[in-house]
Amino acid sequence: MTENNKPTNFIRQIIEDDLASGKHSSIHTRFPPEPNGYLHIGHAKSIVLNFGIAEDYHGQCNLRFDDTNPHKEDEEYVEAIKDDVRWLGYQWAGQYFASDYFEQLYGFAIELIEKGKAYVCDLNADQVREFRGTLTEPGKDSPFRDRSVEENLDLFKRMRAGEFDDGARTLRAKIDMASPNMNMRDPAIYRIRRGVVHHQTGDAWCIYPMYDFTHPISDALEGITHSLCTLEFEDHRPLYDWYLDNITIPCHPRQIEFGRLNLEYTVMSKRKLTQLVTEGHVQGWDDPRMPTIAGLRRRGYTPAAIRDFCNRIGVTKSDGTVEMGVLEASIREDLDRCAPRRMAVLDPLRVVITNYPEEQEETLSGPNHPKDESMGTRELKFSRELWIDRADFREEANKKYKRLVTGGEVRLRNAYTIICEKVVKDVSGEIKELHCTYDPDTLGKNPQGRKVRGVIHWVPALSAVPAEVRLYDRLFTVPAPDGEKDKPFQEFLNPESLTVRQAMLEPALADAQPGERFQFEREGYFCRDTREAKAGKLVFNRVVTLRDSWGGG
RNA sequence: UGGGGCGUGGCCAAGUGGUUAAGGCACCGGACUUUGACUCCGGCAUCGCAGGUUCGAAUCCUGCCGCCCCAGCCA
Repeated sequence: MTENNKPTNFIRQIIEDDLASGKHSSIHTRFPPEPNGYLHIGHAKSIVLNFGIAEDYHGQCNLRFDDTNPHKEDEEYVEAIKDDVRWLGYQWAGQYFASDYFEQLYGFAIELIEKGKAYVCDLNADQVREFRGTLTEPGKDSPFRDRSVEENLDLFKRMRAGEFDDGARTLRAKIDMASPNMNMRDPAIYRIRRGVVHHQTGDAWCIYPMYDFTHPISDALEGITHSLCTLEFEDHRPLYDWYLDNITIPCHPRQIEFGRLNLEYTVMSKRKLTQLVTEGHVQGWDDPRMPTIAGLRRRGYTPAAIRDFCNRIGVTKSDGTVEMGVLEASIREDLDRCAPRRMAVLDPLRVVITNYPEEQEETLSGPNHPKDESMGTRELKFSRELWIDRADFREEANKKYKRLVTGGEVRLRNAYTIICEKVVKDVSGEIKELHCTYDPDTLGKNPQGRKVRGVIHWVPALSAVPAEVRLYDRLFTVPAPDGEKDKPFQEFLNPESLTVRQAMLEPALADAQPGERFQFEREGYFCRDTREAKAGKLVFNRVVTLRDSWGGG
């Protein structure tokens, strides 16, 4: 519902104003990830923002890899990122790498040097830090700040030629060592990185431009009109503008910052997500408990639900933390509409219908969707022995309990009503099976004289399909696992984030396709696991439970 | 103690001097129901605090308070 209406937020307002005033006649945005890890739901917010704006205002959105730090990056990630963006449903106008611009970037650096606005500095990292000053004290000028243009040009060319060691020199912008904005205290433009192989440019370069220098120029080169980034770059905007104002380039995009997405009961930083994987707390980047796009995808989330979620949470400059409930509501809404209904018993308890003939089996039918006849029906086999869920039976219970109790009657979903006559236990006292009788006259109609309130789901013992079902709960036990300063976030890992069940499924589920989603009635939405399917295993992941307004008791 | 931001119900978020302060999620009632689902009805805020300007302020001004970001040759 939210998806059909265009969202409104302060960035879209700026864009509409720019369009109305004629400042721009068309809009061009970009999504600029660094290929150093997998995308997560926070990136989805940025993707939906950037691509959504391009779509709604008939503009374009580029995909650009911010690959200026070969140390951390890898081709593996660029492929994964492209996959995720495509899966989310977007098509980029142009695909670029910041490294595509290395030669031009070098040229602009030369221009800055020639204008006396950049210099080669021989201070090492520690010295630079000392000279930078602190938040409350101004910095001091580098002793190399006043080198001649000729010397700077010569040194910079030799940096490129590989004559100096890593860290020996940097090219720096000559701005203001006393600026209250730390980013303006002669920031580095180029650093030396010899011997690393860049995933795109190989060994063509041994000096690499910094993000702050690269980003505005890349944006300008691509004709980006609005450069959207997260709040922590607010302080970088003066520098973004300074670079564009001090080189010869005909385009000056406007940087606009918005608040990052924070989600309760999970972590979002790349470092922490990496730790979850490498420390073995989850089984990989696509573990269904991960907030990564790959994880959500494998879990069974739909692209539409994620897009809807991103639109629901909005875009502002305030930083808040969104409840999981919003994400869950998005996927429930989508899946309620389109997921076929099936029955699956997660904790099987045998039921014998004692008045049902031993050799008989009949074929019933159940609608694939209670409100959408066009989705058709599927066959259900009914016979003497069935499985129901242990949680759907109690020897005794109060009237709030609407399921099966000793001597009580319930409706078997899509079938007959049954009455529990006898509970059979083993020596240890555990319930082994239930003996029930059914009322043959209750198929598709209510029994006369009684009203049966409860409905439970079931599966025929004869033809049930065994399968592994994985139930997921929140990864952490607290809303903000990384909120505690003195405790590592791992301490809040939820030991019960994954529960495995050996379940019995209705036969129709035997040929579920990998990635196919269903509603297991009264249980939740489930998706056949894609990874395990490759090994031929029938495994289902619980995407999300059904909403449950029952107190529990 | 420097600079940059933010502060509307439990969470997110509209609102841009005159509205009964949108909407979503959550929650609480109730209706319906062969999913304790879905759907449907109804309930649920005076806008961080304190002053001021104004006929009138969440929206303007002042002063407080709280939270976030910044001292990588990371992005």
